Amino acid sequence: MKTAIAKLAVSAATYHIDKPYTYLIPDEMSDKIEPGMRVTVPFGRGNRKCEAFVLATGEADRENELKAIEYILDEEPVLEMWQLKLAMWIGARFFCTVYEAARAMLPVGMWYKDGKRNVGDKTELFAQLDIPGDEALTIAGTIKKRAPGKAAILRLMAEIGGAWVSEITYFTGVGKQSVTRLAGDGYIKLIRKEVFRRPEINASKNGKISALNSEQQSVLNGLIKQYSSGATAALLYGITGSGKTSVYIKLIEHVLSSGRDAIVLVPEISLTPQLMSIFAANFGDNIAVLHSMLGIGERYDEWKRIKRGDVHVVVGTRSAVFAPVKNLGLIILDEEQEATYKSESSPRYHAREVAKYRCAHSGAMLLMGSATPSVESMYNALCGKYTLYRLTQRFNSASLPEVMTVDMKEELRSGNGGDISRRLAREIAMNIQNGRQTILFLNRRGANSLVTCKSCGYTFTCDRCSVSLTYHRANGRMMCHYCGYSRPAEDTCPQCGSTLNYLGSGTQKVEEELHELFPEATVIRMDADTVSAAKSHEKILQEFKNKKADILLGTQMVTKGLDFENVTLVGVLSADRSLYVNDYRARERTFSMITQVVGRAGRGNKPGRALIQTFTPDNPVISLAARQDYDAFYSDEIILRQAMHMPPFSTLFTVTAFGITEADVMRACARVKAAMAGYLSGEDIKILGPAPALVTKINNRFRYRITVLGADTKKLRDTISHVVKVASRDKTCRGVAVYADLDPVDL
DNA sequence: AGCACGCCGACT
DNA sequence: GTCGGCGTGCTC
Repeated sequence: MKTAIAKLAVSAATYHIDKPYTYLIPDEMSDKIEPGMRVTVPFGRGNRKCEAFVLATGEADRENELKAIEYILDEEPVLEMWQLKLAMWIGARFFCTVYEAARAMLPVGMWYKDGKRNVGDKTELFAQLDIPGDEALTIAGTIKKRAPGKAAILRLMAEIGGAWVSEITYFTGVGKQSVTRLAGDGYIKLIRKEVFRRPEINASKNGKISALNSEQQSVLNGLIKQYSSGATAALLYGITGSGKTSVYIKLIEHVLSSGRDAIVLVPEISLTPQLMSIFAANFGDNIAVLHSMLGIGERYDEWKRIKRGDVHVVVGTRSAVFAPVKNLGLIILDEEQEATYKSESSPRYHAREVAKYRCAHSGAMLLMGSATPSVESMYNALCGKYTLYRLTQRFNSASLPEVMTVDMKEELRSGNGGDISRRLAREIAMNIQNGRQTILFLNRRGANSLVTCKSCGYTFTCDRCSVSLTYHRANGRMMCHYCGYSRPAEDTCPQCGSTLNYLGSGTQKVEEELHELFPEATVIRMDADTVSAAKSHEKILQEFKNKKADILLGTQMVTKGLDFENVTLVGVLSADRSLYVNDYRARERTFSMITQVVGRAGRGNKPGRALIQTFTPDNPVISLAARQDYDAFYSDEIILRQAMHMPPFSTLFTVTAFGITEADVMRACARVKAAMAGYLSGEDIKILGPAPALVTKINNRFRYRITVLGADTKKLRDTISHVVKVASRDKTCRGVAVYADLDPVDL
């Protein structure tokens, strides 16, 4: 006797017990249930009710005592076959459960459908004429005197046939009850129809892309040729202001004309309002947007429009890589080096990796674009894994800004202990006098944990890892976050003997300094504090654009996509602060940040200037960023990476343990390391740590971490997965949770 | 992680 | 005697 069974990805299954669970399909469900639907099932000893995705259905010999599926939650599959397969791939690659991965592919709105927080489909009344149009006009004539309102509605309906009730009342000025009465008369009928909530995008008026310059055109020709010849990946390296967006738009137009769909991924939608409006101007209603600033209902509706095939271009942040377009032809990953493409909570996927997977499986093209490509992507391009395209000319032949560096050690020696050098102050004053605007970028990455000598620029580094040590107030020591090396903190600089500086400055402090220096000038501050309060990011920028202020002072937010004609001066404060954090990507990130912010100056026809303030002007990363010399930066960096066995010459995995008791957490890490070393003895693999994670204590829980560097083999991934599973069963480290990650952004 | 089962001490 | 402490093991 055969019975119908289903393989499920169950929500209650944690990582270490995750696998497809087999459940019985009750007879009455057997013709309804399909892979990709969600169901509820009893799970565990207590048979607690939980959700699950149907991965597959089938038949089996009467299995011994299987539990049965309780309810089916969907009328039709919410995930397609390729998405279920992708979920399994993500589970294996990014160390999470299949359920977690599958869940990430659906808009949040899907999860509250039959709870109190019902999102569901938004419906409204739609009115349709139920009699011939000319008859309606006749009736309108006869009732005109008695019921002018009803007559007006009939005339409108005769003209257009059908309309939303809300539209009818709006255009005729007649109350809703007249519409219902007409329905009662039998002249019109009312239908409950689904409406779509659409997020607003302001299409920019001059955003329509017309002609490309010759360089852009030849890049486009190459991309089109590559697109036509089949699936592959390409890297578009175009300096700031070279017009990558124009190339994207033209390429998407080509993809659409070939009958396929495109997904455009951007690092953060709020940082790229200008890009968004250009897309809206070029594709109008044919785009859907997916990002975190949308309401739940909006997100859900955009997702449905995509799923139905109503739109063929999707623009969105990280999770938009899962957008269920019908016939994928192209994924564009703009600013591909950005850390926001990596998810920092489970499922810890990288949008670039998922995009690669999707493209490879649907014969689509992956185009990564950047002014400062990540070292691993450029490496892949130079090895021939991606085709490399370059845009070297600034649009409208605008010249790159003239860049100067100011040595802040000198500044300090000559008595200026502030954050604004006298040179920068002079430049700002001149700019204000000329009615021009200034952007000041305060680099806050790395914050205050870095120990530097203000007079000689000395920083403490780890001899074994060549990364900087960070100061830990908890134990008064400086520690390396890769290998765990530590030494006591010192008061004086070992190089020059002067007092060490353990603190940095914030935007508020700089703002005060600016007010003292330029009492007349208006300053707009843009950081997490000012943006989250009442004023949105966009509003602040709009104010600045309308020349309501002389100076825009901000953090990371000011580095992206701003395009203001009147900005002719950019100042980078504390350029090196992000350089000496203990992360192998610190140099790359600092270079990218400085290059981008410097590119903000002189975007119009007025020439721009940029001034970089640094304590270590001789650091090649600073001087190369000042020269905007990516190629030189890359060739330096790739040598370093190779010497340190860092990516792309190896793959970096981490295993993190966290819990209340520090000793238990450290013990768990030590056991993980020992187990791993046992399994992998003889392999060419480096296991570092245990070392404190970047943010060592969150919510009173200590976090320690093992770092593994090696070739990305199945054996290594399986071993990591295995040790994580074993560790979470370990009775000697109760209260300690363990998870693994692939190349996390913040160590 | 969450839940039941079971084997110990404290208490009506 | 029995109520409840948490240590142990399993999850279709």
